[in-house]
Amino acid sequence: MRTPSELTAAFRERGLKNTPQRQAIFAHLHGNLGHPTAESVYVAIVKDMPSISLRTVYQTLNDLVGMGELTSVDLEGGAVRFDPNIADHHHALCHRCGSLADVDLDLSSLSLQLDGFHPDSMQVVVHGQCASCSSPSETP
Amino acid sequence: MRTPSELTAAFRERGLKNTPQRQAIFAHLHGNLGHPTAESVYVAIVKDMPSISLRTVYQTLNDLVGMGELTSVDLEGGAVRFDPNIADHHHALCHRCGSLADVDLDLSSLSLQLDGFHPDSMQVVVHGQCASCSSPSETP
DNA sequence: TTGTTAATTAACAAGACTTGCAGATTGGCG
DNA sequence: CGCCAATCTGCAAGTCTTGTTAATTAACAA
Repeated sequence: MRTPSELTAAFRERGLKNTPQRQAIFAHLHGNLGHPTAESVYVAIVKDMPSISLRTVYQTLNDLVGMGELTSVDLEGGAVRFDPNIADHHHALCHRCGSLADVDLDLSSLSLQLDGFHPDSMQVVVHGQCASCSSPSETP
Repeated sequence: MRTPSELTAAFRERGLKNTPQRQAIFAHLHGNLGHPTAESVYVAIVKDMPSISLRTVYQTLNDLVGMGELTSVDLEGGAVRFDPNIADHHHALCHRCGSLADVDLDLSSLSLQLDGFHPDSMQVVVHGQCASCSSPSETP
C-alpha cells in the first residue's frame, strides 16, 4: 500500500477526513508484512492511543480495502487478515503457528478446464509448516 | 465420500453408533455435488425428520471431516461449505450467485519459491462468474 | 481565528455462524 | 430385557463483525 501521507491525500480526495486514528492505522500498516487482523492492529495502536475503538479500526481497514489500498485475506478459522501488499500474490499458511507469508507464483502455465466459468482471478493457498516451525530448535 | 453403509461401518469401527440422524445426513451428502452448508443440510433433512437439531448436523459433519470422509471448504464470507468430494481438487467461486464448483487442476508444473516453508498441500480458488451467471438470458 | 456542516468516533447492541453444556434419550452389547 | 456409554436436543454463550446513535471533530471559507 502507499505511504501514510499518500493515503491521507487519497482520503481527502474522496472527501474523507484526516484523523489521528487514521494516521495511526496508516502508520501501523505501512511496511507491515505480518498480515495483521483488525484486533491486532487495534492492540498495537491502543497502547499509544488509548481512546481508539476497535470499531474505528474495522471501519478504516474496510475503507482502505474498498479503495484498493489494502487487501483482505479470509482464510479458514477466525478473523480476517489484512495485507498491505496489493500486488498480485499468494499465501503460505503455517498449520502450526498460524503465520501467513506472501508467495509469488506464476500461474500462467496452468491450463484451466472451467467449461463456462469466466475467471477473474485466482488465489492459491499453500498449506504446510513455516521455516521456524520446521526447524529442530523450535518445538513450542 | 463413501456410501452411507460404508460410513455406518466406519462409525461402528470407532465405537460410534448408528442413528437415524446420521443415516439421514449420510444419505443427503452421498453424491451431493452442491457444496452444502450445515444449515442447508439441516433444512433439507428437517422436512422429513422434524426433530433433528442443527447442533447434531454440525456435530456429524465435523465428525465426518475428522474421519477424512468429508472436506470442509471455508472461503470468504459466511458459513463453511462441506464437500463430499475428498479427492484432491480445487474450486471455482461465482461472485454473482455464490455457487461453488469443483475444478481439476494439475499443479505439478508450478515452481514454488518458498524458502524454508514445507508445503503439505495447495488449494486454488478461482474467482469469477459461473456459466449461468454469464449467459445473457440470466440477468437476475 | 472562528463558525458551519458534514464526517467521524465511541459505546453499545445485535447479527451470523459455530460450539459448549446439561439433561433426557437411545443404540448395541451381553 | 437391561445396562451404559454415546447421542440427541435445546439453549446459552463465544467469536468476529457490523449497525446505530449521540456527541465530537475536521475541513473549509470568510
